[in-house]
Amino acid sequence: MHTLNEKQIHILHVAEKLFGEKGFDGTSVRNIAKEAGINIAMVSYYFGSKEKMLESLILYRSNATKMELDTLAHQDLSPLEKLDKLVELYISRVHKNRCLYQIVHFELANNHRDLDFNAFIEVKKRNVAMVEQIVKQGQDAGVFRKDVNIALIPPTVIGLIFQFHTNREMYAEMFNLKSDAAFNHYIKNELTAHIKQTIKALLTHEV
Amino acid sequence: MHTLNEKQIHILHVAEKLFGEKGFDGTSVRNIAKEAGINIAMVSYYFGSKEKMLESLILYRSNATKMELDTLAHQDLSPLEKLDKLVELYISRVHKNRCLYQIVHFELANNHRDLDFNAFIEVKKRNVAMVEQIVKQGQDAGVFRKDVNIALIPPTVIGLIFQFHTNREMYAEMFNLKSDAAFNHYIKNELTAHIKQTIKALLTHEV
DNA sequence: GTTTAAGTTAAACGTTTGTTTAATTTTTGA
DNA sequence: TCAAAAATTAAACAAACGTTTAACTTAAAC
Repeated sequence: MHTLNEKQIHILHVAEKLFGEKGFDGTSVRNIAKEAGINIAMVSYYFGSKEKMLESLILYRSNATKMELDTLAHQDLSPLEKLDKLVELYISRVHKNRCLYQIVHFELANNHRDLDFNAFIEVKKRNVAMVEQIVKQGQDAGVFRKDVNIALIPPTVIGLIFQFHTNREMYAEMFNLKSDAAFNHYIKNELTAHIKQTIKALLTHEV
Repeated sequence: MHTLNEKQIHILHVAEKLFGEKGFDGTSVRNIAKEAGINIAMVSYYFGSKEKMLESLILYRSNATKMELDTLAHQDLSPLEKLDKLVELYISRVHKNRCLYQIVHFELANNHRDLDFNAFIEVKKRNVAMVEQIVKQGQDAGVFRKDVNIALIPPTVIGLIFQFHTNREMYAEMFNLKSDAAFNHYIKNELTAHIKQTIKALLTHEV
């Protein structure tokens, strides 16, 4: 995909929101056009088709996340500090891009459409590689245990964040989080703390 | 919903498979009818509508899971043994019902359709209540730590299992799991062990 | 200022969607 | 055995789908 102009990005943002809310099949080109204030023909004109528009969206978001990961990778921190930072990055990324994740995870699970997810999967792999590098650093330094399945740490973290967002209504009730602010506050504090605690316990067996 | 006859259950099984594969909006009543070998009018005749059919499916599966949980609850085991058994139950349930979970989680995240998820949410709440009871038992016995957010343990477990299934293709490549058998074997051993290890580390800080 | 390209539009295209109808067959109960 | 109920069918319904067309307007280039 070539570089996107402002109007294309605006359309992608609208599409992302609607896809996340109602799914790819549940969102019509007319929905997107109306919400974005454009003519329905513009989708085909700019992106070729509805499916190719989704591919453009995946590429657009994946590139942004890849850059965020790279900046973190070059920071000078201890292994545990770096893992904590990574957890915070995961949480903010899932929160910011939860619409896209919702779409992609759904489409990934049902690979019946032949969409190009490579950009997204590359980011996931970079995630895993980065955690592996950090943990091995900690193991070499003698602060981390060695009998841990490192590759399963990222999905442990991301999985929980996802469960929390997916079952938002239930947890909002359970923890008495009535407003958006209260919900986000819980994520930023309790949920983040729990994840960091879990990782630390798994890797060090001490708090 | 009244009791279901054999034909209704057959239709639900077909619908579950297709919904899980292609999503609710991605599956047409004609798809279901063809795959189930029935006339399209039978869906409306038996269930009222496509949406009500999904509600019947949710109720049908939720009741089965509820019963499984109840049998486990009454077994005489130590707190840690019970948690291990619960992890195994989660893993088998998600594996067996992954199509339904796929549908429900997607529809839960996008509450734009007014579906009745109560049966499903009740099971989730029972999950949490059960874990809370077990952990408190262990805390009273002095084997479990007390500074743990118990309610976040079930979504930690279920979230990971889900991530693993959703990103199946990536993990199959990463762990070199070419066949279905190899993939299932990895879940039954490595993944299960990792989850048990994580929970034990979080609650006891020793292995 | 004129020509070429890019952007934008309303309308129409053929399919497919979920649901309903009315006719017909099968099963049930007395 | 026969009438009532349940099950099943093909056909039709209006509505919505993604995409394309051809006419039109705006912007860019020389």
